[in-house]
Amino acid sequence: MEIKDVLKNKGLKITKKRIGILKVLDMVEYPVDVLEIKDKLNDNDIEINLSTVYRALEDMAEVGIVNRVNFSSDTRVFYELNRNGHHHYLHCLKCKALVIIDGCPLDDYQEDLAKKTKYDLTGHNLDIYGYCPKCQDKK
Amino acid sequence: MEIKDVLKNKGLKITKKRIGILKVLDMVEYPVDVLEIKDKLNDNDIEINLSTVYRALEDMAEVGIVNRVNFSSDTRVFYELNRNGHHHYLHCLKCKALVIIDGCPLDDYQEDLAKKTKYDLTGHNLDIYGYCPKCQDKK
DNA sequence: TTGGATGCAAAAGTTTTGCACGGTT
DNA sequence: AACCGTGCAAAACTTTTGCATCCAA
Repeated sequence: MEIKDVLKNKGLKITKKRIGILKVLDMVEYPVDVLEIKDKLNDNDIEINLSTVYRALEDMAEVGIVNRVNFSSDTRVFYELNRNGHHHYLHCLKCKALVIIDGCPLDDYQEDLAKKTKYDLTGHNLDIYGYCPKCQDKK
Repeated sequence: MEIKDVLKNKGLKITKKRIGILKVLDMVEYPVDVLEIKDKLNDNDIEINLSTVYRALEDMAEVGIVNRVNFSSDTRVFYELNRNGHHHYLHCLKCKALVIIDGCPLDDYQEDLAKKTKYDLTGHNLDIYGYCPKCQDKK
């Protein structure tokens, strides 16, 4: 099974909770926060403690299985699966809708930057915000 | 005086605390969090409550005097002056050093995106991270 | 004078931690 | 068996809020 291999390959123990978390992340197509993960697992009769969610995600972020995602209008940390071909989101400040942006405008840029600066650049977080067509009037 | 005009132009009252906050933001050349602003003001014998710092920055962000800045490795919100010609930061996950990146790789991109998506895009937050030359060994 | 700004204290929201116990390898 | 993962409870940290008072316009 694939999910188990993801964990094994990174040297993390295979547990029901971690598999559950990864399944949730695989199902949803937007970044989720710890509480939403806990709730979704609870809905499927998997009890899990918030600390466990935090720790599991932190561990998985460490080894690159998941990415932390920030939105400048929200103080929480969100997580998403680190799929190949990463992407970013457009988000509406009013209705909070998220739209995936196809392709990343920064891939080449980041590589150039790494060469120029001698940094080992491991990733980036981009958050583009504004008002969606429906919300432009009622700002 | 310039700082006062910035507030006046945006319809915000001119107060000692707000001027103090703006002076701090003008002095430092990196994004700061509320606590650092409070401490810096205290160092200059200006007493200010944390709530006031939060509220002032929120108000000033609202009208575009300052920008909120997020770093994916930190849960706090940082603020910087909204100077013309905005920029982004490269930050080291190990030593936390920040380096300003000249120019923004997203200006044109954001404009295109706005046209394509019919969104009214008001801004973006970009955070590029990795390891600086000095920290690459001791990851 | 009037409405917005501030201080204070309390609460809410988010994340981290220590320790005992349980489950994977 | 050894070590890592998990639950629980508590604490730490960050941000927000209500209300009384103060201050700029």
